[in-house]
Amino acid sequence: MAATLKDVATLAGVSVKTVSNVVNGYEFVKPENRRRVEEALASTGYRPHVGARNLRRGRTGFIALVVPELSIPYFGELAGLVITAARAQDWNVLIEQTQGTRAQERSTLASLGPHMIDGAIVGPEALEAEDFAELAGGVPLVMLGEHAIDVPIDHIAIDNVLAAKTAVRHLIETGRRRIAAIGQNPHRGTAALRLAGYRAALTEAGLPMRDELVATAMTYHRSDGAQAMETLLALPEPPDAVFCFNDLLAIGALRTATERGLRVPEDVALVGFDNTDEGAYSVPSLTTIAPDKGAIARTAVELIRRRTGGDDDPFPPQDVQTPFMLKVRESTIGRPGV
Amino acid sequence: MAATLKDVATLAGVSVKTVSNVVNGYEFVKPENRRRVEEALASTGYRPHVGARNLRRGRTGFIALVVPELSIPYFGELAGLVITAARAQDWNVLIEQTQGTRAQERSTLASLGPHMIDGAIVGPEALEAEDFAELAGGVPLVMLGEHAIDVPIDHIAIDNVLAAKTAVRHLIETGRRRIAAIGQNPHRGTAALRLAGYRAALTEAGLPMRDELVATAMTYHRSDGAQAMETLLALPEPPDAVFCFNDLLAIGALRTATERGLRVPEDVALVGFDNTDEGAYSVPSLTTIAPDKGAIARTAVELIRRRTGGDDDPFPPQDVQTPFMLKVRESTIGRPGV
DNA sequence: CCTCGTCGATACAACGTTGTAAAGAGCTGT
DNA sequence: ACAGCTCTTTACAACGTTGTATCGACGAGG
Repeated sequence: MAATLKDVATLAGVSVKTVSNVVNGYEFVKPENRRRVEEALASTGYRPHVGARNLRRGRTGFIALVVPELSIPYFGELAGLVITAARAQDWNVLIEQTQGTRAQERSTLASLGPHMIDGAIVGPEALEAEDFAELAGGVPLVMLGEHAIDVPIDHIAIDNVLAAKTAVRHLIETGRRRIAAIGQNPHRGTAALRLAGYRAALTEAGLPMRDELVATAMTYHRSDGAQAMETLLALPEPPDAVFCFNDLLAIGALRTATERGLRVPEDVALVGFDNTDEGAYSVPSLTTIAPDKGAIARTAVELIRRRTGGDDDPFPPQDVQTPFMLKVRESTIGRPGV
Repeated sequence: MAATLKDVATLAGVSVKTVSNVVNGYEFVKPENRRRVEEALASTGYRPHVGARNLRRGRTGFIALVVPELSIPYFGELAGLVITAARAQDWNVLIEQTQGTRAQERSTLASLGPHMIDGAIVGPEALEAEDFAELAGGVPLVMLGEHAIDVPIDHIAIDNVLAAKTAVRHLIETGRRRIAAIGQNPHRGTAALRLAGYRAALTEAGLPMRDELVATAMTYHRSDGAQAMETLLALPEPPDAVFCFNDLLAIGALRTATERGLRVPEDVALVGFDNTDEGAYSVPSLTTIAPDKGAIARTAVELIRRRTGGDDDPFPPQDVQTPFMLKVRESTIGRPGV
């Protein structure tokens, strides 16, 4: 059905290799032959067999992107950017979903060998240091999200502590004094860092830290945020602001606050984390920490390219910090002029 | 680095083919040899090279999912479900983004040959009938979303006309009389169908159709919805309800309505389409048409399996209608008890 | 004892591609 | 005329896997 080099060669009356040479832009081909080959290519509609090419070249042509779920907006947006960045390096992206469980993260990494992929970009939720040692035999890994665990692997992340601190500082600057946090979770590396930033900001401002104001979230879905907010609002002295560890938690918290008849930000201010499109259009729109997702995606792909390139000398594990900014929106300062 | 059949064979002291036979569960292998091979497999950590296997078998092991953008929640959610459904059939999913332009949809389909994929699931936005004829040479295609264009290809969709009619009927039943629509677009097949349903519901109720109440949207992003809503609200007699052709448009419209100081649903009611998670948590939550996305994903993968199976006789193009329901939420009936 | 059938293992070729080596053609400079 | 270039083309092998054909051993049946 599909034309191969051989078909084209027969049609053009040259050898298979000459056709291959034309296809790959080799310089020294007689104009006459080049013309005939190009004609034959066009008339057969030849497309290279990527699999065969990669087999010969010793690469797979794929990188994996391991995320909890694509239906989570942050990962949906990130996946789109990774695919675009990978395309520029002639890579296709294999997306694997783990539901954020350690078991599935482990089994996914174990099933991806060098036969399948040239490298993997992992947004882990629950992996432990020991998992990395034994898994993903020899394939370059890039880990997204700064983690407390110490493992000699490339990391890409924003400065989570500083980002969280920036968010909470903003709440303090707008006059909040009883600031809660949603998202604490002993199994998530980033949660610890964001909590540390939250605490640092409070300390810096001389505000007391109250354990009852730190709400746990098992997963980071909207429903977890809604539930955590219920708990916080049931306190004898409910908070006047909440720093949520991601936008979805904040959306859930916003929902609960509204249902309880509270005005945001007048009665309670909210800050999210991730700058998803959803938060930009919510009512009220969500103040949030905005990581440069494009930079994260491009850097991750670029790191894998350098590690697989071979031309580069091996280099030590990188710890790349990508920029972020605080996007101030209505959920903390209200609608200007209203 | 990675072990091949050859390595395992050397280690076990048998031929390459015998190892292959063990790996593939061939029956007639002496227990003694089977044991040795299995030991060698374990000690080398052998993983089959999927690319080489598929090259030999004449399948690629991939199906493509062609969508506008993964950052659009509907497609992010759908992609997650397709990946899960495909995994059950030993397929990996290649996600291609087209930005919803006809040019990119064309070039994507053209670049995907039988060399790359065993089949493709296409959620087209702007393709014309003629495009399909010439493109995607010989690969089974499944089209998502009912289209006006008539082409002998498997379709999977809900009954768009009926769904739209159901949504608008609901608005009429809740007392709305001046009902607008957002999402008209001459280049989108589904837009025509949803518009038809909108008109049918109005006619059925004896309500007049006014052209100025039908707002166009070039793409289906939140910003398009916001903009279209501005236009509608600027009318001398603004609408008391708006049927949006997808949830994102509705989210944008909701945003604009709120900014203009209008209450939803008291001053203007909104209905969306797609039942994205985002709409379930917006404030107010969004009444919407909820297609069964899981059924769509599973049916699509199953159709490709049947077309590639070969055991099945060739069968005529299918037109599968998947179920949908109207999810009534606050954007049309308000919060109960408030 | 010979034939036949079953079981078990192997060599070989092929999937489509490209790197390597080598060979042939045409030229230059001595 | 011949060595030594450059340009152009090709045959061959190899990437890792599996289908086909084949071959040998063994036991059963005549």
